[in-house]
Amino acid sequence: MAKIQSGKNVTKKETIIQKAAYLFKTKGYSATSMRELANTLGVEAPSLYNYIGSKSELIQAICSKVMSEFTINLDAIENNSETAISKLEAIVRFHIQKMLNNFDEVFVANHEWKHLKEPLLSTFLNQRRSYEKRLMILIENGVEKNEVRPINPYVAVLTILSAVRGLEFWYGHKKNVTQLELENEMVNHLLNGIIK
Amino acid sequence: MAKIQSGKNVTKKETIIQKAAYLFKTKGYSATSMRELANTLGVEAPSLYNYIGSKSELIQAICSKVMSEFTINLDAIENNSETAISKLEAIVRFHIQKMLNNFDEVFVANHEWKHLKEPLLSTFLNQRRSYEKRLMILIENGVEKNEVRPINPYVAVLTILSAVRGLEFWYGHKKNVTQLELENEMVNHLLNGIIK
DNA sequence: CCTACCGATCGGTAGG
DNA sequence: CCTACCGATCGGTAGG
Repeated sequence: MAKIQSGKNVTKKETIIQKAAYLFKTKGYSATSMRELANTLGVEAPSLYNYIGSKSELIQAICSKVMSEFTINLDAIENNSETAISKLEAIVRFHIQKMLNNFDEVFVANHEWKHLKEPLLSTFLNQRRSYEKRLMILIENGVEKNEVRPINPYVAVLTILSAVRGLEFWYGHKKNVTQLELENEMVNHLLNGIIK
Repeated sequence: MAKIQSGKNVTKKETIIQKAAYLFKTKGYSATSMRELANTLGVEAPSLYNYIGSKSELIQAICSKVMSEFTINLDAIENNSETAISKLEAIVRFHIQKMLNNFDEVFVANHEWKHLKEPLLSTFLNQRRSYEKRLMILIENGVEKNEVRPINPYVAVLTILSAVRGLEFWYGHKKNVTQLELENEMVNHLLNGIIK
């Protein structure tokens, strides 16, 4: 009779979610079976249902956790930083750090959200749209205060978020660049461009 | 007895692949069943197998088509453009155009390649790495010729490709910006930055 | 192009 | 935490 291992301060449910994030990232949500998840944890599939309600609940937990972490960070940055550029820089750095430190979960939230069931799918998309909207306002403020060139705020937000998200290709790469250098390079590129 | 509709110059197999690209984009490869694909085309599932060999063949066709189109374009740009910056600009514009004009296929190649079977998975990943490598060399040349600030070529390639790929969020959006304006904004952002 | 059907696998439940 | 098992659905084949 095997048992699900879980460290201190981590419930078995959280352990299951963690493993699920890894598998969803690697194989995709639909291609990951509950049997495979169970075997990875060293138990039989039905045993999982003592801790969780359904497969769908797993991706739901992952997506809403990631979303709330980004939102909470944005709350803090909006209040603490001074210039629009310094706020943008702080946001880019947070995205990079989150991407590298919580890779599986962020990846799954980015790629597999479409498998959320209503009404959670709508909630997720609304939160994401609201997050983008707040970034747009931040850029608009920068333009007004003459810190930022007169650009289309939506295109700029899209460009920045997408570039940062692209670190999923970086992850696992041979690193002749430290995380700090990576942050600096990317912040620099997105804010200053590359033309000499 | 229904029939698969296909226009002139388009085989039924191509029609099937097109619809498959739409469904794979919308629901993901694993969550798309051959029955659903068949019904979308107005036939029963077994009828598809008169034109294709397997479900796997569909995603294979999509991914390899997209990959070869990008490679062919890069061949042309490497030979025709002059400065490193003008080459980069042409590449960014091509990516944007491809993304907007062949959205389903490009999206699927970007998101669902992991469901390719070996040895095609390896082939795909090798081609992608080779494409990135060529872009890195292009940037390195730009640095040498003093056109481009001394940046890490890989981070720059990652930033540019990821930003452009993020147009998948743009697609279908209400467009108070034309495609040309979008191209110009994004090229400008990625090459010149946003700081005034 | 269809009907009929295959073995495999899915998410999940019953009951202990 | 397990065994035993459910109905549903999967990709694909046989045969016409």
